[in-house]
Amino acid sequence: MMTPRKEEKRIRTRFAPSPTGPVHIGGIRTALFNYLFAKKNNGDFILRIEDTDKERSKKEWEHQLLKAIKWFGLDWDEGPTFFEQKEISESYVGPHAPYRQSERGEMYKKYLQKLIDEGNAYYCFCTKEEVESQKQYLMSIGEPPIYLGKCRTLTKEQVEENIKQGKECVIRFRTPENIKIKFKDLIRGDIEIDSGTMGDFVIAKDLDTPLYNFTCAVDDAEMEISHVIRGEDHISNTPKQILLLRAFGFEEPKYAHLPLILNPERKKLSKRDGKTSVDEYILEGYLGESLLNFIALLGWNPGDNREIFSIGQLIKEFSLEKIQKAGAVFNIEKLDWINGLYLRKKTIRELTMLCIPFLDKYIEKTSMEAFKIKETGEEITIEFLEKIILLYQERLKKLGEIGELIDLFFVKELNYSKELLKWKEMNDSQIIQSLETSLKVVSSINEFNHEKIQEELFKEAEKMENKGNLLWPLRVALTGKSNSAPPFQIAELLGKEKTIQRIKKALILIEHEK
RNA sequence: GGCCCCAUCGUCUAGUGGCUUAGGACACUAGGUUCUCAUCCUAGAAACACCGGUUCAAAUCCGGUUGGGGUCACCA
Repeated sequence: MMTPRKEEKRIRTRFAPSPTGPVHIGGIRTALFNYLFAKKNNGDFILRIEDTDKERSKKEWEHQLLKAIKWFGLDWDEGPTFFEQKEISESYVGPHAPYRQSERGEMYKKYLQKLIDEGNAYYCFCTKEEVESQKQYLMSIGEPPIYLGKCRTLTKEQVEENIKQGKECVIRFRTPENIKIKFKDLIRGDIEIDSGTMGDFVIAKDLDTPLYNFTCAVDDAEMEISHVIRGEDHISNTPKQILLLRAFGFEEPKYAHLPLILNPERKKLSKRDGKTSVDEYILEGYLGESLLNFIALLGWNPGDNREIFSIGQLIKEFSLEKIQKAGAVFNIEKLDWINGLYLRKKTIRELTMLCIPFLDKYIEKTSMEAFKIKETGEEITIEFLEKIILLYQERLKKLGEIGELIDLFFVKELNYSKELLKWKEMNDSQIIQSLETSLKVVSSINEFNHEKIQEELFKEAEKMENKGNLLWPLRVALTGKSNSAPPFQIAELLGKEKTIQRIKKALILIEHEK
C-alpha cells in the first residue's frame, strides 16, 4: 500500500553579514557551511545584507563582501546582484527582494506596529544611563542583568503624553515571564533557556529603526529560511528570535550553531588578533581554494583521514553531524602547508599567471606574452618567466613570497655581504680559489644549459673534500641569497654573460673587503 | 557575576562500550636524498582534565569537580 509521502520542505540557508568592516574569516566559514549545506540538499543559499546599523554600515564594505564571497566561488541563489565594475550593487535577484535590510523598512514597520497593537511590544522611556546602572546593580548582587520592565505597564495615554513631550524612547519586546524556551540545535542537541534571564529586550529604536533580533527573525520567516546556520555566539540570540517568531505565529527554522574560530589564546578570533580579514590573505597570496579547504576543516571533518577537498567534494561529503562542538584554533601553519600543496599542484602556466600580480614591483606587462623588467629595461617572454617560477614552485608557500625568491633575475646589482660567500670553515683565499674555478669552468662552456653546467662543475666539485666548497660560493655569487634553487639552473637562465659577470663581482667584493 | 556552550597529542582531528599497545594531518626532532633551501622518503617524541558511578568491560554512558569559551548594546 502506498502511503502519501510528506512534502519535504525546501532547504534554504542564508548568510546574513553586516557590512561594517573588512570581511572576516569567520564570516566566510559561516557562509561556506551554509553554502555547503544548501548545495548538498539541492536547496537555496541566500545572501542577505544586514545593514540596519546606519552608522556603521557602508556600501564599500558591502561591495567588498560580495567580491570576497565571489572570490571564494560561493555563489548565492538569491541576494544582491554583484557587479564587478560598479562600486555598488543595486538590483537584486530572487523573489524576496530587496535583500538589503535597509530597504525593507516598510515591512518591518508593519510587523512592529502589529506587535505593539497586540501588546507584545511596548514603548520604553527609560534612559540609557538608568538601564545601565540597573544592570550593574543586578550583576553585583548576582542576579541576571536584565531590564526590569519599568515601562511595561505604561498606559496608552502615558505613552502618548511622553511621545508628545518628545521623550526619547525605544521599543521593547514583552518577554513572557517564567517560561522556558527550548530549541533543538542540530549540532548541540537540546538547549533550554529561561525567559527570566533575558528580560524585555529592545527590538527597535523607533518604528523606522528596527534592530537586529527583530529584523533577523522577521526576515528568516519572510525568506522561508529552513536552516539557520551561524556562529555559537548567536546562541543567546536564538531564544529571543524564537519568541518573536512565535508572536507572529511563524514556524521556527532549524538551528545549527557552529563552534567559534579561536586565536592561539583560545579566544574568539577578532580583529585584534592580526590577520582576520580575508583581504589580508588574498594580499599575501593564499589561494581561495586552499583557504576554503582549510576553513572547512576548522570544526568539520569527513570522518576519515582525507584532508584535501575541492569545493565540489566538500559539497558531496558535507554533513552537519560531522561538525565539532568545541571551538577550533586557527592554525596558520597548516594553512601554509595546504596552500603550498595547492601551489605545487598547479601547472606552470597557471602558477605563473597567479604570480604575475605579485611581481609588479619588478616587471610590467608589455604585450600579451611579454614583460619588461623595470630596473634593467630588458624584455622577457612569459616562457622565460615560467622557467624562473618553475624553479621555485616547490619552495613557494604563498604567492606573495615569489618576489623575494626570484628578484635576483630582475635586479642590476645583487646586494649581499661578503660573509655569505663563506661555506662552513672556508677562508678568503679558499673562496677566491673556489670562485675562480667556477669562473673558469663556466667560461669554457659553450652549450650553456644546466645539464652541461652541472656536469662540468661537478667534475671540479668532486675533486674537493666537499661539493659545497665549490657550489655554495657560486650560488651566493649568482643569487645573493643563502637559500635558492640550484646554481646550474640559475646560471642557465641568467645566461653565460651575466653568470660570468656575477662571479667576477663576487671576486671583487671579497678582495675589496679583505 | 547570571545564563548558555564546551573538554582526545602544541594545533586540527579519528574514535558512537570490547576491533585501541588511542589512528591520521600540521608543527617539532632525528635520519636518508642534497651545495643551501624546499620537495620527497623513513623513523621518533607527543593526548583521552580530574573524581565518582553504571557495566564482565568506558576515551566512549551518567553525575559531580575543575578548567576554558560565549553572551548579557538604543551593534550585528
